[in-house]
Amino acid sequence: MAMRKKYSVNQVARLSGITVRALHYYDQIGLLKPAMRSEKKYRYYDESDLLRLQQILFYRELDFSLEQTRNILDDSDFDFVEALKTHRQTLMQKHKRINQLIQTVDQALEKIQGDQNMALNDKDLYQGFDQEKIDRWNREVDEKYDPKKVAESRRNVGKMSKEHFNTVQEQGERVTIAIAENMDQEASSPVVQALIKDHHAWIENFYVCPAMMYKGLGQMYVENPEFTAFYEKIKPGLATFMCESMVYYADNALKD
Amino acid sequence: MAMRKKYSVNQVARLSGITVRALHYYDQIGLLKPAMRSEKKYRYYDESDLLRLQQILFYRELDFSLEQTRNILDDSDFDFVEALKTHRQTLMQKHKRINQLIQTVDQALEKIQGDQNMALNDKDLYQGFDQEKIDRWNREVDEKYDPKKVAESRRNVGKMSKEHFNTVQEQGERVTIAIAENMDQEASSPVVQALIKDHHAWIENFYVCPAMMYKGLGQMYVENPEFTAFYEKIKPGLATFMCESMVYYADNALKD
DNA sequence: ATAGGCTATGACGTTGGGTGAGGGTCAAGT
DNA sequence: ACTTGACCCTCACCCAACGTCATAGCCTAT
Repeated sequence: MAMRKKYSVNQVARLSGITVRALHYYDQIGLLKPAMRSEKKYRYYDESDLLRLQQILFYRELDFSLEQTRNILDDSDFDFVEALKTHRQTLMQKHKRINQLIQTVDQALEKIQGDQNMALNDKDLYQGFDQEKIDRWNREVDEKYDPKKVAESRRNVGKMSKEHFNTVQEQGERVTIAIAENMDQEASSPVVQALIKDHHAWIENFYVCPAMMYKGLGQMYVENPEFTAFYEKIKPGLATFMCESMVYYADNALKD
Repeated sequence: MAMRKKYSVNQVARLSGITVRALHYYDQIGLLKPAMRSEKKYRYYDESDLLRLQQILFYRELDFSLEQTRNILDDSDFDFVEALKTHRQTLMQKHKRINQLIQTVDQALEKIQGDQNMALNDKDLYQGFDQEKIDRWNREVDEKYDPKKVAESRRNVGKMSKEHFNTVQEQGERVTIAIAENMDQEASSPVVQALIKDHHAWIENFYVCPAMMYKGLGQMYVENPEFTAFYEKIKPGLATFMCESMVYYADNALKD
């Protein structure tokens, strides 16, 4: 009987490109146990181990977890095709999500870099808002907020061109009024949700506002008296209604 | 002097959509420390904390690590635009990689599902290979390898149509010979690397073979006498040359 | 015999929290 | 005043997939 070829950890590591530690770990979790152990506990792998390792590496390459891999390899009844298909779906979702993230980043960059030709001052910026509230807000900001953050947000906001801002402001008013006019509908109705989408887009003129943040904003509409007052003044119940609609919208967006 | 609004952990959690534990954690790592602590160690957040949390959530949404986020928020000199740009690059790389993974999965599915009309038998499959070696290989497989795995790989290989296999076999020969004819070039030269790319594609007709696995295969060409003999017979030094070229190719592919 | 290169196990670190355990606090209702 | 229930605190261990020592044993060559 011929001697089987034996491979030490180091040899297997060099062959496969993974580390010795990884081999130890795979052994430990029962994913790849060496065919043999010397009396001094040295691990020795044979060709069938190498074959299995190739398969492990294949699944690892595809971002399967080690446990999934073990299930696939150890269970002969495991539906390989089905596993690949669901895995494909997961990958597609990730793909989509990353795509969205890139778009969000792009929007952020655009907003920061574009429209720098004509900076705004505070008066322009808050034009149309209740003056007393603005003063109070500014005072609070000056007194309480970290100077760094104030400078930063002022920088960002100050970089919008005046013209852009005016039309933007109009848009916001139109959207808000349209929402108020549709308060008889369900918050989840297509009409309202479409308007909320516009509202979200409008908000993003000021700062980048991913779904999660938008949800938080919606909740602030009812929790924060300043906001509540602003919207209640337009129409009673509008603050609550907007909150509800925004949260619904954000949750849907987050589900993907 | 007016009392500042205070928010308990629970309130902040509900407002922001993250868990209380996460807030504890953010406190612990110094990412978001509450404005105030009661004498009983209760955390109380104020509006500026909420503002910071919104920013944190924004960066989290974009898959920044918490440490990166902290750096961005705490360092006023931090180049925000630059950070976004590099982050965009990272996202693009991930995007690309996931795309590749999806393609690999698709290839695997295609290979498993397609071409089932005409299955091959062993003779067809190994046609053109040295018969003695085949017998030995089969014996070894039968004796030593896990029946599960044997069944699986046989299933996979058996599903290629005969016609497909014939042309595939020709392709493989052409590529191998072309590589042998270019052994005077560097393994890293464009010519050789292009051929290796063909070779990789050819290999993938038999089994899905991501870069890491391809590298392993390349190393097997010099470590495993069966392989070495096969290639040395075509041209002395070819085994080593192919190994070198394949490893170089795989390493480049792995770098992305 | 000694140096070097290999091997083993064990334990702790990483990220971003989850999930309790065990105990203190607060506000409302009775 | 007391109880109840909801809230708060701080440990402290858990996940994946290893990396990184530390400490000690093994093997081989000169």
